[in-house]
Order: sequence, then C-alpha cells, then structure tokens
Amino acid sequence: MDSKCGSLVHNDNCLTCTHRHAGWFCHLSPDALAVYNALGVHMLVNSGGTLFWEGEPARSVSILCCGEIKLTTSSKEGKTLLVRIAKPGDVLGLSAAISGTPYETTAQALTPVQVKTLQTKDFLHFIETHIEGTMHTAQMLNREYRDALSDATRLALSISISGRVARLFLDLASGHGTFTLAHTHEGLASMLGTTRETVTRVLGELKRKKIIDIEGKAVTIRRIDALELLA
Amino acid sequence: MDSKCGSLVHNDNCLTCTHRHAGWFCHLSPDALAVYNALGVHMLVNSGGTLFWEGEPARSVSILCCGEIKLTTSSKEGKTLLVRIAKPGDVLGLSAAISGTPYETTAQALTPVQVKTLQTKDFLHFIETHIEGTMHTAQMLNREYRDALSDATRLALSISISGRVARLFLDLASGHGTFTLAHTHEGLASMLGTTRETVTRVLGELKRKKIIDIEGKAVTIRRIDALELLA
DNA sequence: TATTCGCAGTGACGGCGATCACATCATTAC
DNA sequence: GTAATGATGTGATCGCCGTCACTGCGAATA
Repeated sequence: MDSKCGSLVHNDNCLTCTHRHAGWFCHLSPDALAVYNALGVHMLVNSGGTLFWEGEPARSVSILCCGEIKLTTSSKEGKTLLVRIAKPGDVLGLSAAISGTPYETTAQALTPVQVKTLQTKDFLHFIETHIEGTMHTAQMLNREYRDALSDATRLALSISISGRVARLFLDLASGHGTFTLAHTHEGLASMLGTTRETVTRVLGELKRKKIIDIEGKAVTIRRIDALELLA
Repeated sequence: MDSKCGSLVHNDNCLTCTHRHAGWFCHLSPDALAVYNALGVHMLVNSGGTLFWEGEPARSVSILCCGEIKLTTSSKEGKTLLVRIAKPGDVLGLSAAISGTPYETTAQALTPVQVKTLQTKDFLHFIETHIEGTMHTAQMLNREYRDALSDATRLALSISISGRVARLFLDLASGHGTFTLAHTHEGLASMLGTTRETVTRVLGELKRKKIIDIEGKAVTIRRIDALELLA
C-alpha cells in the first residue's frame, strides 16, 4: 500500500484507478463504483495547503486518493491537538457531513495530495442510496471513533508524560520493533497534550536509557518491556 | 424525553413503544421497525449490573430503551476512564460489532435499565439489509466519535482537574439542575484520572464558590455557566 | 556565502497536583 | 453502648512539567 502519489499523474477516473485498496471508502462494487465515479471532481493540493478549517460550514467531503493530511483541532486559547494523520482511502469531513455540523477539525496537507471532492449533498445522496457506501461510512466513522478513544485513553490514564509517549510509540509501532516517526517534536507535543520542550526531554531520556533509538525519522524500540512498564 | 423507565413495566414490543424519540437508533420507518421488532430480546438490568466487560468478545449489541449506562475503559493498572454515559436510544457495543473486535469499554448500569439485546450477527444482518438502519448506525458512531474527540480535546488542552470535574457533572446533570451522585470520591477520582484527595479538594472549592451544592448524594448546580467555563 | 527560518536541545524557576499522614464523621458489626 | 470499617476533609511535602529564555543546527532561499 503506497501512500505516495507516485508521479502524481492526475487520474480522475476511479474505474481505472489502481491505488484502491480493501478498507478504503472507495473500495466499492462495480455498480456502486460507476455511480460514485460520476460524482464530484478530482483535485490536487500542494503540500501545506489547507482543505478546510475547523468551524467552517461543511460544504464538501473529500476522499483522499494519495498523500497524507494532518487533522487538528484547537481550543479557544489557540492550543492545538493533533487528531490524526489521514491516509489514502480516508474520508475527510465525513463526520461533519453526517451530522450536518461545521468541520470539527482543520485539514492540512503534509505532502502533495490528490483528493476526490464531492459536494456534501451529493455525498449524502450517494450513501443514502447505496447501502455499501453507508456501510463503508460506518466503518470509517468507527475507525475515527477508535482513534479518538485511544487518544483520550492515552491522555487520561497516564499521569506522566513519558507514559503517554510510551503508549503512543507502542501504538505507532503496532507490534513491529521499528517505525517511522512522521512528526516533529512540536507535533508529538500537541498529540500528547504537552509541550515541545518536554517531548525533547522525554525522548532524550528514553534514548539515554537505551529504551529506544532514533536515527533521523526511524525509531527503533530496543526494550519494549520498559516501554510497556511506562505506559 | 424521559430517561427513566417509568414504572419499569416490561414492554417487549417496539411497535407499541412510546419511549422512542427522533435521534434514537430505533426511530425507524414502520417497515424496518417491524423487522427490527422481531429481532432479539428485551432485558431488564438492575442498577449496578454489568452488560459487558472491556475485552470480552462482542457477542451482542444492545439498544438502551431507558435508564443510564456508564461506559468506561481501563488500563492494566486498574485506572479507569469514564468514556461517556449512555442515554436511551443509544446502541451499546456498536463499535465492537461493526469492527468485529472485542468490546472497547465496560458497560455498567447507573440506574435500573431496559435494553433490547440482539446477537451481533442478527444486528449486522439487519443493518446490512436496511439502509435506514445503516444510516442510523453511522449517526450513532458519529456521535460516539464526537464524544470521544471532545474528551481527547479536553484532556489534551486543559491541564486542570477542576475542568474534568465540571465536565463530568455537566454530563451527569444532562440538562437538569440537579442529579444524584452515585459515586464515592474514590470512584470519581478513578474516572477522572486523578486522586481521591484532589476530588475532595475540587468539590470543596466548587462548593465554596457556590457553583454547586452537595447534600448527601444530591448535587445541585447553582451556576451552570461557571461549570461550562471550567470544562 | 550570507541570511533566514524551522526544529531541536538545555537551563532556571514556579505551580499544580500526587503522595503521605492523620483527623473527623458515618455506618455497620458486635 | 463500643469497636471496626470505610468515606471524607485537610495539612505538609515534593517532584513533574509548563513556561520563559536562550543556544545550536541544518535546510532552504537569495
């Protein structure tokens, strides 16, 4: 499953699309796919571009074809929580469309991305008339729910910040001994409800204790037992 | 919308049920309702009874007819996070059923409750064959997602324990100015990710500031605006 | 090369809340 | 009654971590 856009050749035909993968919203049966394909438009967004802002009325829904998109939410005081990184196959603005409320997050491209964008009413009409689409919608919302819940759990159940870092790293590694850290310390801090400085210090501590290794963006877990103890 | 079970007369017929309300899962068209009605069984659960435990295989899905159910998740060390208080019309075990994973929370009745319980496979078959049910599923999952996200946001963006207490009390009051506090300080602490002493101190503070009154187990909210500000 | 800008690392200091310790009350057991 | 047990209230201490201030480093731009 390649998360990049390849050469970023603009492909606006879902019927001939080779990116699609099980678990993606657009992984539909030929019949539904034909209807889906006729809807909306394909768009390219530059790295750093913003698809929508938190609080904005939800005019459209976008399915991410390739690339990565950062979803954040912020408090009145300007503090920001990194909700999650959307991957290809994800639907952006889904929750807002379903509930008819403004976007609950801000969506900003981390890489060049391609999205297929539908007007909210077209999207809703599609899922209301294709049960397959409705089921996929439920699946996607369920994933978002599980993500948000595990965030809340991580934040609530670990008193210490190092505990939260440990929990997050165990999540990110998801069984493997190594993973790619796609976040800056700033980004980690906002996921963990702490500050950039504290993240720097905690990571330094973990490296010094030989619990993890960090080389560039590659993180290796050396003592998973120690991490689990912290979490 | 009465959240109580009235005289708790056992009504096992959804067709003649007068509790139902817009936004509830079971608020279905006559056709779908007739099918839905024929599924599963109605059950009464005493206050304090447990419907299911976190980690258990998701054998069944329950729609809450009346009463309140506490959903919690906990860490290995026994610390507990209050996920939310389910209200009538909510579907318990929905996420687990949709994703085919174990229950992600523990469900414990706060009051005497009536639920309609379906085997997971029957529930899935119902929503896979009734788009109305699928849409309601998406709506419910969306609500759960929004709840979890606001939990995460509050936990991440607010350091203060008094904010969490305020939020919990607003949930428990659910619009009313008064409610019964069915937990010890110890219990509250474990839900809020803090300690018994801190709960005692925060409650004392809130009483001193005339934001709430506590007499025995009866809590009265005197200044709901102040609570909302804290949360 | 020089400048800029974002990210990473580090020290100092102060405050919130965890922890420990103990003093009331309330309720149940005896 | 008295003892025992559990819940609540309160003070003292202390450490984690938020905040501020600054340095170093590398990549991008000119």
